[in-house]
Amino acid sequence: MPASKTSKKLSIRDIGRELGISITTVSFILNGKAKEKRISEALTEKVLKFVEEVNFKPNMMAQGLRTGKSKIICLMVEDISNNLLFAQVARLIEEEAHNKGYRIIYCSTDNKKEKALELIRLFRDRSIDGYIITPPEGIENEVQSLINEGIPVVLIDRNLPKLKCSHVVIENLNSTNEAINHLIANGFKNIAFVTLDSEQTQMADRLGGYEKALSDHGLKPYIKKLGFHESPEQNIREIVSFLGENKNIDAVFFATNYIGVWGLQAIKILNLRIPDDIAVISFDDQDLFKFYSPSITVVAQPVPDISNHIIKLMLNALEEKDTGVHEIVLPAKLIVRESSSLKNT
Amino acid sequence: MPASKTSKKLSIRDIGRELGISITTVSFILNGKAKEKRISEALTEKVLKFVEEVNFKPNMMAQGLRTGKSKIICLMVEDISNNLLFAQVARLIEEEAHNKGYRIIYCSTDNKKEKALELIRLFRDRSIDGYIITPPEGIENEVQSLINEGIPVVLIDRNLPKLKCSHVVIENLNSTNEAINHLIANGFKNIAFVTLDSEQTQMADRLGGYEKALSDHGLKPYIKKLGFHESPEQNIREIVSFLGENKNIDAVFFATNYIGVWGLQAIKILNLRIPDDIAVISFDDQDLFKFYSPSITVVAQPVPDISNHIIKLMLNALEEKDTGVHEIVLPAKLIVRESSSLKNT
DNA sequence: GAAAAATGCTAAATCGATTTAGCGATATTA
DNA sequence: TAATATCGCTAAATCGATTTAGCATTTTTC
Repeated sequence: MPASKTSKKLSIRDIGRELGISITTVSFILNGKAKEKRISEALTEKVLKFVEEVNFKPNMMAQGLRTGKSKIICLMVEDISNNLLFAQVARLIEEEAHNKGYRIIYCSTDNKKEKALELIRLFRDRSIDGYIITPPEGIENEVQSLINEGIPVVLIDRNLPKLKCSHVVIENLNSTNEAINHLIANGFKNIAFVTLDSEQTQMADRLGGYEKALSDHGLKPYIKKLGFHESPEQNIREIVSFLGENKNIDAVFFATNYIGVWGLQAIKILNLRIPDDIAVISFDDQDLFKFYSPSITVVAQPVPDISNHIIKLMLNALEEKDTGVHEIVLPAKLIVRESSSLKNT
Repeated sequence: MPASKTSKKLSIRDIGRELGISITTVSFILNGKAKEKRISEALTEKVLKFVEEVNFKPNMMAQGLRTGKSKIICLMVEDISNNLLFAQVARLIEEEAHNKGYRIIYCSTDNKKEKALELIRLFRDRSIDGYIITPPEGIENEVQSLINEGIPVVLIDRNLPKLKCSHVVIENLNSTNEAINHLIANGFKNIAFVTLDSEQTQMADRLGGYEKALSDHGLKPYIKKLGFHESPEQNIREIVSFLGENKNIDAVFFATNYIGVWGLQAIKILNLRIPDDIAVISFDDQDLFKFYSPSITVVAQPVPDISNHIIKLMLNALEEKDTGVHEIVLPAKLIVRESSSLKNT
């Protein structure tokens, strides 16, 4: 096929002129209102055929100006590059959005309240039809004001409990609980939990699952909280000293994938063998955990399922098929690998 | 701060009415044309102050309709989730784009010609100001027609040599050549090259760098080409049989990061020790290679540098500061790790 | 056969900005 | 002092769609 001619862009007006009809009629037909507006079938078909022939595409700016809708969804994540989870979600929601005529812009908050507020302010009043957000703590008011304006918001990965807002999260408490119970069942007794210094729901729930398992079995907790905004090097050092100071720890749960990566480095530095010296489980699956020696047991999130729910909630809200508040909680899956195998006692 | 009042959105007309001046004046001032249009300083300041006070933001749809510019850049990559490289680029170009008032939509081609054409057709005539593309083979005509329409295009990761089009790539030939020479210098003699069945420039150049090194040293090439659209499992099987059938191979270069991951699995399946039985180098760095046992030598791309060039080229073209064709070729870096250490002869 | 209803279509207002052409008042020039 | 230039600002057209209100015809109703 040759490169298309650099003809001027067609407008609905051109279509009308060519066919000798009004732009109103063309508009009605293109918007599927032919029946409703009693346009004859003959004309309807003629117009559709012509539009197809000349490959006319309505100008989105004009449509947007008139209707107030941009057909743009904002995907606001912690960091699209830092956590494969978010890139995967981005990939999976993309196609469905395009199918429905929506485009997706992305931005990264770095999990910072200020950055998130800045971004919401940057985009609000700029005709974004809907927001998919991994909310940092403290942006409740801004999110609420989006909701107040009738703009669909879907929170993902974590929730803002003070708000009545649709969200898609996983069973953080249960899945972590299951993972810790698996360690306990395998004979580990001094189980540490390395997490972030964060009150976000997903982190709080994971900690809750850990604490429940320990108290159910009368075990002593070892909890280490890291700073999200510290450098990886600093956090690795923190894990090294934590594990170094608590030499009786025989298993450790890392509450996110990147903490898991830091943790593995710390364990390497300490020259500990997995699982003989220390058993390991991490949240979130990724290649590194699959192929590490030994392979690492993980709590894996059902990414395709999560993504489907996200985009379905968003599209239903945008098309006003279902604007209700939905709280989707999906199960996560413990994938047992070598790093948590039965302890020799 | 309380949630903002759900007041109606302000328009330039409201500003004019409030201040008792025409919308023309407001528009001139907001567009920085106050001087040029001889608006008095007093009025200019008054307007700017008021606009700031009421937090007025012009309607992008209206602006877009009038100016024909959407302030949207399309980032079209192979797969935003499959290759961390692309997610990292996405992250790094995002901020700079926002600073200049641009938003970024993304889409994934799966490296398929048809998908890419479909996406370009989906977005063209939909007011996208510029395209950043990792082009699959065979979309030359479509890209050319974008260029013909004066829409800025920056190709990344690979080039379309038939086109005069700005691009940002790395020194694939030299860097691969250096990596192979490193293997040769370390005593490896039967060096295999596992790549894709693809004519794309980056893959061709990597192969070229391999072939040059081998012919420079009079060594015999062992080349295996995999199908990009085969399943990982199938490709792993392919590598297993390839290495199995050529038992004299003592080193292998994997031409992309995901091939590297497949390759490591194949080597595990074959129960070969790295580097004693087989030395390994992969293109592209990532956690898995850093922390693998043994750690994997890689050719690392300078991602921040790449991203800076991409967004700078794009913004300069969009702002018509520099609409010329620029061919940026950046050096990649060989990071020597355990997997390619000196062969004991 | 006249009034009412249905049919098939359109004129014109509107969304909110940008931009061209130009108006009245004052200042400068000759 | 009359012609011209400058100053400071504005009216109105325009971008390309959607949508309300309504206009001729034709058909139905009684």
